[in-house]
Amino acid sequence: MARTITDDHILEAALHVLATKGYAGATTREISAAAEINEVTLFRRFGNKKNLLMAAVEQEVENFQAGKIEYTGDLEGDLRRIVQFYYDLMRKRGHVLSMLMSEVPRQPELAEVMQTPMTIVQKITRIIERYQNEGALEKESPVDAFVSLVGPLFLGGIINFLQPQTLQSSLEPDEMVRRYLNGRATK
Amino acid sequence: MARTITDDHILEAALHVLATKGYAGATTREISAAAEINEVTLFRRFGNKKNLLMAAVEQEVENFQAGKIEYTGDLEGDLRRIVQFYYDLMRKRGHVLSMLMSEVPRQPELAEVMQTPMTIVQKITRIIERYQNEGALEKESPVDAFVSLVGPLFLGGIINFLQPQTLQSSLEPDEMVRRYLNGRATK
DNA sequence: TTAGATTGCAAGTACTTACTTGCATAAATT
DNA sequence: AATTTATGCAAGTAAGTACTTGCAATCTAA
Repeated sequence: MARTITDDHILEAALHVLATKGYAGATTREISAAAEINEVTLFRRFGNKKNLLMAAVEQEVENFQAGKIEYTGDLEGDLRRIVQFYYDLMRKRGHVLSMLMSEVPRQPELAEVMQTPMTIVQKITRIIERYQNEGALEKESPVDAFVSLVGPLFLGGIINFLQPQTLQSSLEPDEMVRRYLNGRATK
Repeated sequence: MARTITDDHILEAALHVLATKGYAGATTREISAAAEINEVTLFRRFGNKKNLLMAAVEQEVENFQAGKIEYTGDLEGDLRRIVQFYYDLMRKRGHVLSMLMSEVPRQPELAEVMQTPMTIVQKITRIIERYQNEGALEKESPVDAFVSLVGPLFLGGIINFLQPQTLQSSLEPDEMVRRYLNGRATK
């Protein structure tokens, strides 16, 4: 018979368990339960746990597409699109992102997979550098300029995750760009 | 005989293994090896793995002391001390911090321990709020103002950890405060 | 020096994990 | 209708885990 269970279905379940339980905590038993299939099917399809998890992460990372991000000459608009990209990413895949960032050092094979997201970072730093060279942005390390732009989103996401009650971050892309360019001191 | 092995010595080893391998990966065998003691000693002292790891984290978190941080009326100076505090924290305990942030959701008992660091955050947001009310800082959610101030340090630390070769963040507290207040647009 | 407490060592228990094997069943292809 | 192929189920293996127990060696305080 042809396959009645799609790889996508399995990988989706695997990624979900991986994001919530971490690499070590993502047991094949739990993944099979989440996908509502037999545990043996996982091994027949993917061979071993490592292959399965890597396939799940690879598929997910492919979707981190920063299509709209490029140099247009409109500094504020470009920055807004960059921030909006990471804003959406944190909303939709925040738990995957933070899982990746904490697991990569322990799971060397994940490092390869991270190259795709890192390509996006490099692309953005090049855009920032161009605006610096034009004189629209103050000169500084482009990597520093990048983490200054989107770093708040990451910490905000983590804090919201840790303390859903009292402390809540509610950053808005437009405001972020405005303050990134003009600062917070009253004039 | 009195103890020849101090609790401190054990907790130090436990924290190191915990920070590098994560909660699940921090096996009692590995901790005992790192402390160069017998595995049984761990259980005789701390009862079980959970108690041991919690004690290690608690002791570490006690040291997150933000003594110098308070309202002085000097906005730039206060911001500098806040940034410097997290700058040092990332340098010295960055791996512990990122381990904590990723493990807390999975290990509910860690949530209690996180209250100490969160107290510091609350203290800082109150200082920021006061400067906002004075009119020295633009009004915005104090939590957002906080994550905007120190968020770049966290993302920078993570990126440096993930990609030690190409992309490197080298933020400096003084510059961070300057740009936090005045922005990056050329005037 | 003696007595009590602390440690190391060897062995073992109960549990979980990744992964395998054999067989029966069900579904799609031919 | 017959054959191929994917799946479920039951059972089992080997390894690692947290944790326990008993005993002998060792060190400190008295």
